[in-house]
Amino acid sequence: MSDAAPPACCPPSDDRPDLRPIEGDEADQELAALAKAVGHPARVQILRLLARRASCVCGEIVDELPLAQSTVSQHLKVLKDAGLIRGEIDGPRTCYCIDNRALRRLKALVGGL
Amino acid sequence: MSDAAPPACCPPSDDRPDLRPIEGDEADQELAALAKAVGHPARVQILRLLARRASCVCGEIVDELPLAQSTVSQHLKVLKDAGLIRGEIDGPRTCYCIDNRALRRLKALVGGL
DNA sequence: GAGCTATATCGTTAAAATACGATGAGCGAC
DNA sequence: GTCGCTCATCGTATTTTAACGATATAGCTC
Repeated sequence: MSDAAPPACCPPSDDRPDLRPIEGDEADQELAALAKAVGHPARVQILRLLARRASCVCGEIVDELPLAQSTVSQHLKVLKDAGLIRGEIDGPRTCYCIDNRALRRLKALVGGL
Repeated sequence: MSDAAPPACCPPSDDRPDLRPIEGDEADQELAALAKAVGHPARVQILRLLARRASCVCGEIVDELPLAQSTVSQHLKVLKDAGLIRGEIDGPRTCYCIDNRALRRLKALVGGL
């Protein structure tokens, strides 16, 4: 149909309120895990890239970073395992986007320090 | 003089506005470094401890954590190297406190994601 | 001074992170 | 079907982190 169908891979951000506590043992673990995922320049760059292009990009990330494809893939996996991004297979490529719920959670946890 | 002189080790928080940019290459590096420092449960706990007792505690941190003294000292060093806390020698012990300027910076950087 | 306390640093070990190239799996085009 | 493209995973080497006990340093108290 359309010549440039938007992948529409990234579901709308989840706006349900997050009721989890912002302190305590579990929150500590969570904050540490999220912060650890952000704790690498390449991953910060990836997050910024994904934030800028609201829609998801895929291997374009590789072009933007001075790293090998496999390394970028690893960083994407770290971010995905932490829940900060989500990936959806879109035909031959994969489309990543920020998980706004997790990002909000991170902001809340850091804000609570 | 006084019998319980407050250590007064932690200087008042620096309230000057932070004019550094919140995005860009340097900000990325900075955010990654700060996040990396926060990216361990023990260090999150330490930050929380220091935040709760506005005044600085010292080796009490060791008592609160299930880690050896030398390990705690290492974590304190990581936080200090990242600029998130400051340590001041107070007689025979060392007094740590949160560097509010750095913490504010971290919050700003995370908020900018 | 000697002795005690509190903390930092050293040396070591084990585990995890980072990076890469090579390989494999999935999908579209032909 | 085969080819080509995109991406994930594997295998590996190097570096860094994390933990500990042991040791050194610095400052009180006597």
